[in-house]
Amino acid sequence: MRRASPLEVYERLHAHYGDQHWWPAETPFEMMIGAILTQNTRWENVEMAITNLKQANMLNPESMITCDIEKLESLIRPTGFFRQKARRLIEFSRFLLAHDGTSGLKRWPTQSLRVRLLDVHGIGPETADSILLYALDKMTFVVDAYTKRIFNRLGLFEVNLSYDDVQNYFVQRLPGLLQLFQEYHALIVQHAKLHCSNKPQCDDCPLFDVCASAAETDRLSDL
DNA sequence: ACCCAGGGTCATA
DNA sequence: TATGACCATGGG
Repeated sequence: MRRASPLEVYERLHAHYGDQHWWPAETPFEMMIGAILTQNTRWENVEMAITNLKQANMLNPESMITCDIEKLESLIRPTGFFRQKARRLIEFSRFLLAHDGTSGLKRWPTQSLRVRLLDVHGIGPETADSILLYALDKMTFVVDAYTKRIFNRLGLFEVNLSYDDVQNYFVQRLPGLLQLFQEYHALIVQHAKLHCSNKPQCDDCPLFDVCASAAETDRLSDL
């Protein structure tokens, strides 16, 4: 099997799936809330919650910090983990207001802002990077379970790399273009949903000829 | 009746 | 540092 570079993988995915126009949200606040709600949760469930929040006129930080938490919990119930997520939404809304909203956050340098986001309880590296990249247009690479699974199957890095190791792997090998980073993660998710759920190899896969062999796939299958 | 999903935190060794 | 338990709903 031939080894593909991360940039080549990107080119193939983009040629096959086209522009993804991520993140699917109407406003930066909707995007950031969606990043919290989608933690270990299917996007379809998040859409139900977002719809509920919109209907209740709750999709803004002021409403989130003032309404009683049980009301918020009931609206986001379809996303699962609704008790901790309600607390996370409130805490993040407080953080956002304390920093003068989206425009206030944008004034911070990327890395120091990332540290501050990670300091918010319930925001880990993937959620922080998603917010930075898609709501604030900051250069950072988002790593998720799909990213590790796909690139392990491609044989491009080892199984037990940390989040930061995987992130550095891409940052060091890709041109530093914001739009490329935004598109790449979106393409990975799109590809994973269509092709890599439970069938490592199929014929119309854009990565077919650089995919790990069946034997290697078996060896790595518990990802 | 299982299994998992665009994670993160906390307790334990 | 490295595993494991826990959070909880909805769709396959």
